[in-house]
Amino acid sequence: MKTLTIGKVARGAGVGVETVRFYEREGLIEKPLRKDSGYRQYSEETTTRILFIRRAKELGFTLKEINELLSLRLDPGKGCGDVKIRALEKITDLGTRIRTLQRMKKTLTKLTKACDGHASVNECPILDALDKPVRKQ
Amino acid sequence: MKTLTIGKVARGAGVGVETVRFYEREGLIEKPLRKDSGYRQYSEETTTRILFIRRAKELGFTLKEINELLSLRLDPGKGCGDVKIRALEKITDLGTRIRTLQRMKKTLTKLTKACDGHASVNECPILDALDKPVRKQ
DNA sequence: CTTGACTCTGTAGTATAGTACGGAGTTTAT
DNA sequence: ATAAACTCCGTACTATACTACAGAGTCAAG
Repeated sequence: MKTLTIGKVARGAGVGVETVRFYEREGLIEKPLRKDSGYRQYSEETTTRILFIRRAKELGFTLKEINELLSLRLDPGKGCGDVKIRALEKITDLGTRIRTLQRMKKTLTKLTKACDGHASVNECPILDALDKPVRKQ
Repeated sequence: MKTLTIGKVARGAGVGVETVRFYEREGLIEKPLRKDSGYRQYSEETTTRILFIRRAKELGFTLKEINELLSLRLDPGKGCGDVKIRALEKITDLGTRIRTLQRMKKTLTKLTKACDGHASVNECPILDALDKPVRKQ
């Protein structure tokens, strides 16, 4: 079976070599076999694993959460209920974050509408609003 | 004029003493006068300033951006056009972040709907999707 | 056989926004 | 006067996710 150097794995997964080593330190990928020289020897699987990590990151999971997701896979007798639970929790989390950002955006939009951009900074409605409590929506 | 100790300012603004010192180091609040003992002496203004910072943070500005916002105030002859520009940029930024999170949420929602939560982890649609490229929406 | 590209380790730095701590000195209330 | 509470400084640590670097060794192509 052909083995890959760390550089090839990194290129294959579209990350830097340092990132691969970082993922190893963090326990996200297995510690690979080594050649006599100490060079890491990877299988193609490692590239797949790193791509998994990147995709999970794109869905909003943190590395810690991804690590847990990967652990769940280790017991093949297990059902994927836990995976679904984590996905649902992440959906809730994303919803919360979206609403927070939407609230910010709404407030800021209102403030910019009140500001013609020509007043002195002394009476800028945006800066003024920051000097007083932000109205709760 | 009555002066405040760092603890009073911190309590007044609802932050920790360490945060006040941190803001000073970061240049977000002025270096205060000192008593002979070295104790910092603040005016009420500092509390107001810290509340400004917290509110701006609630609107999504980073400390760096808040620092810039505060600098804009320094020149009273200046108009608030720059403030408005920064607010509009932040609105755009918030919009981008909201859309990113919404895309994540949508994908994850689709995946959880495909998952009954009872299959083996080997054939979990969620984990499977992470092993293959995520479909672009 | 040489040269350039690659890899090794360990440590440190980046950005963001604080939080904690030790050991000393100061202030305030009783 | 004494104890509790507060403040000082500098450094280090938290979390997240990398990124960079030095100095040494290794590998592959020509």
